[in-house]
Amino acid sequence: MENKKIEEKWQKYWDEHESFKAETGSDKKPYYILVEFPYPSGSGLHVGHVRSYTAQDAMARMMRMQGYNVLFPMGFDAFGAPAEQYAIKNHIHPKEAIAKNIVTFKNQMKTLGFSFDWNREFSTTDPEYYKWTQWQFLKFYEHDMAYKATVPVNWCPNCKTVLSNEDAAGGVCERCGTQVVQKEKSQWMLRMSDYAEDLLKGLDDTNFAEKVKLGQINWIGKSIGAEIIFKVDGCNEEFTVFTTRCDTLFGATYCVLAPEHKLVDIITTEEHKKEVADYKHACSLKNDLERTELNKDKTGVFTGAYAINPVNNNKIPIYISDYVLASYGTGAIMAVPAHDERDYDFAIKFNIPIIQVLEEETGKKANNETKKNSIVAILYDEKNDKYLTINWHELGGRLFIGGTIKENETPLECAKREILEETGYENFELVHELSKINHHYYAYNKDKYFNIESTGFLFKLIDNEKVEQNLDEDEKFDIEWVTKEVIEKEITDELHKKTFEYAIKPGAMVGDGIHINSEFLNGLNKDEAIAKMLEFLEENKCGNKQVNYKMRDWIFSRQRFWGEPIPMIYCEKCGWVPMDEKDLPLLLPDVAEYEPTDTGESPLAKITDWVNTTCPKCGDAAKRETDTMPNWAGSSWYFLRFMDPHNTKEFASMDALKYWNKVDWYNGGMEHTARHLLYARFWVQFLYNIGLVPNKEMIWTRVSHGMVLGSDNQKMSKSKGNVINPDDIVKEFGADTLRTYELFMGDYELDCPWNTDSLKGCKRFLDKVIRLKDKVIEGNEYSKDLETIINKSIKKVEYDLTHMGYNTAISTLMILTNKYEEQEHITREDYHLLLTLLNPIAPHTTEELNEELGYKPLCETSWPKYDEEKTIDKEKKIGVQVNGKTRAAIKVAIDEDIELTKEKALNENNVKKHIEGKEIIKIIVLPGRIVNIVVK
RNA sequence: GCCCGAGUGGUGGAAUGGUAGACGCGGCGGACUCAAAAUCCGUUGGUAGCAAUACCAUGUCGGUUCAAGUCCGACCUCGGGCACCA
Repeated sequence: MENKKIEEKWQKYWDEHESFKAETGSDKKPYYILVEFPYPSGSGLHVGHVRSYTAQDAMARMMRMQGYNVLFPMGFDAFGAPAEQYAIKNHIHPKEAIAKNIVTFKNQMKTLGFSFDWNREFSTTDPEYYKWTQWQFLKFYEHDMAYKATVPVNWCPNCKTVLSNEDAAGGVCERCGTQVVQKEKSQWMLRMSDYAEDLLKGLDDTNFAEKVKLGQINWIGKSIGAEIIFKVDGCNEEFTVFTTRCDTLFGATYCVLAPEHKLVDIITTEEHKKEVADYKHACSLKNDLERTELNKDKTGVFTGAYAINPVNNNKIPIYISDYVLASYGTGAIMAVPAHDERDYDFAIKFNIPIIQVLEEETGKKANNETKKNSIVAILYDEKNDKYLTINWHELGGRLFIGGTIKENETPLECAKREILEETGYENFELVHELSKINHHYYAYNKDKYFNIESTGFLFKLIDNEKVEQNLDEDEKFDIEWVTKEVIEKEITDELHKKTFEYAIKPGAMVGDGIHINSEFLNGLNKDEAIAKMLEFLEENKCGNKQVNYKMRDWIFSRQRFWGEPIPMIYCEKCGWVPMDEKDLPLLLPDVAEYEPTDTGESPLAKITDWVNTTCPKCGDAAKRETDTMPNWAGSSWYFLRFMDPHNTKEFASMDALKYWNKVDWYNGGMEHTARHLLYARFWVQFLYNIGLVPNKEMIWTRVSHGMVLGSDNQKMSKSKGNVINPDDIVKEFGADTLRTYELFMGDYELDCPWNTDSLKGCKRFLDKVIRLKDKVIEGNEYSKDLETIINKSIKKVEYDLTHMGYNTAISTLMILTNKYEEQEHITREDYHLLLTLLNPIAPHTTEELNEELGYKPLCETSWPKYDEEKTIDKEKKIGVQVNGKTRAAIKVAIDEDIELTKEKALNENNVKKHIEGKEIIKIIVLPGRIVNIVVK
């Protein structure tokens, strides 16, 4: 068969017969399958697009045959930076470049036979479409969901342009490599953070894959905690901090304000003014990346002011540091170095006291415990990189030096005394005192349960001078210097193990434990203490429970040309005035220059004819907003437009929206499951709240696919030279071969490398299917011998095509084909069945063969039904195990008597061999599945 | 650092807790051919053995179970996302 001719023939047929047209309002059950629309770049369709489009296409084709009214649309997401860059370089209007690319994309999609309903196609750059994007922006504005705010942006001083975070990756301008700085700019914002809780709750009304839900949850970043008010000592000021660990308030030893915090200049004392000003200035020069990635080392300065800890009235110093972000929480924190890593680092660097208020708990709690205080001392010999241990042999294994604190003795004195007594070493110095641990244990020699508060110490050996050990008779142990590895292997006591962990990696204890040094919280664990502290704060009016979200408002302005113009007008007299709805769309002007201006404004700012207008409110001269919308805007509601794409009165009618109800199945890349999906859900929820869409969530299932990698297992890229062009493959092997291979290559949800050899195997498979036609004889029923495998295959393919098991659907069809091949003859109906099942995957070849057979086109026939009874094998080979090891296989009939199966199993020679001379304890028989004989 | 995901033959990958390696690629041997391509037949996890078969084998180490690639715990490696979010 000649691929090209057949492919074109059927593509033409589908086009002319509008075979895939979705009918809004049809009586058939609607089903909406959506695959992310592409950005029509100059390089054409990627084999990755082909994989996901083919997968959804197969599903759509099958479901149509099953009688669904399937909406499977396609369009183009064509605003954005690449087209603009291309325009700047070549002085072509992006509109023209995009139009050309769309033609290429569409042709490519057609040659692959995707069953999109092309009647519904649009591009986000069509004025008929972006008119409604602008209209929706006006709705946001009308409902006070859009506002102007001054926010810092990435600024390249060389290019004089604002950069997106992506373009400023690594802190340098992507284009010229200049250091990016932060600059304040007035931007349009959408109040997305108001929707944080609804976006979180809404997930319950979706069927998103679990990992997708998690991505959304993480992005929203809800944290429950408390706000606590700190008064500033000696003046009337106060500030509020946010914390998730109000239980550690007794351990707060300082506070930090973000450098941008309003109070900083007010509370800074005279002698610290210069230092603080200098620090603030230095921070303003840093961009986000320097403040985070490049600069984990803590910096900061003291303001000279003190805050009052509301729980104990302690005076604690107030610092400013850029590790506290102005944009999260209240822009101020209480610092608890003992129980927060960042605070710990800062406290160590600035020599601020560390107060432990939580003890980690080890061992098992028991009743009737006797309390005592003790120490664990670790002595380290730097020269030999070894630690001093005591080997109690069978009496207690290997431990460090330990002991009980005597009356009138500090823990440190106790530790020093124990080292001297037990080992004789006398010259050593303290390195660290470690966090206290609350340990439970049972002492066999005393038959008593103990609960001890253990203080750990790390000492460094100075020299080997020793005195005579002062030992009791019954103390039988050896003193041994050992390496870290030996300790990790041989010290099993929980307390000593934990102490060693603290010793080699000092830091904050951030886990749960038992509160100490915390008055009314002492003895409580973390959750209990949080609850109790919240009570205290509220009673004393110095704090309350508070929820915070990482998600911020959406910065909606771009200083770009190629985007939807924001339909707002600035009037000196009236301020920001929205455009009149009837004047939409506000078209992008035709110009020849797309370079941003020197001031970082959009290129639109230079087009005075366009910018200058009149105020819709007072009629005076006014200016248009020259910023445009982000790329995310158009893609936040395109799936709604597909439901009613030609509506000129509304973005989509409520009737159409209600008919289709939701996107039933939405497939896209993992990279879009966080942001795009969140923006789209936010947009929809807003439309729902103002009564314009029927559901709060308009997307039911969201799934994602893996990437198609180059044959070198690397992401395909021109520079790596590993790019596969789908056109070449179609030309050489045919569209159906490419389609089959892309689905067969591997697990659809995982990345998979390209392999042209494997592709050839798929061609072989299709050729085999074609050759089968020579075996066809008359017959309107399935061959008797093939009934079971046919029914099984229908069931399996049907399941797999709706559960992303595309590769196993194809392997099922390969097995069926191989089975057919073994036959002398197959009936016309056998063959028709195979062609029907294969049709969603390889539509051209199967349509052609089907036509030769004399049937009406497959796209107009219905999906075969299977008979559950006939999917079950009458006879099956099952394994026989002895003690879980497979020793033989037997054939069993369906519904065979268990006793008979047992007998057969026991009669197998190899089974006999393995049970010979042994006692049979039991025989497990799962009919039709397994026999396991347990012997002793 | 945190959150996901993944580790199975030479290779892409299959396996509702039940004969691990389906299906495909590649390899090897053979048929057809003057030859090649295409096609067909056989074989193909490792070790030992003529064979029957035995042992080993799903990243590592433990555990649960009659039975673990699959469930639980600890860890290692790779990929992705987030990253001073208090």
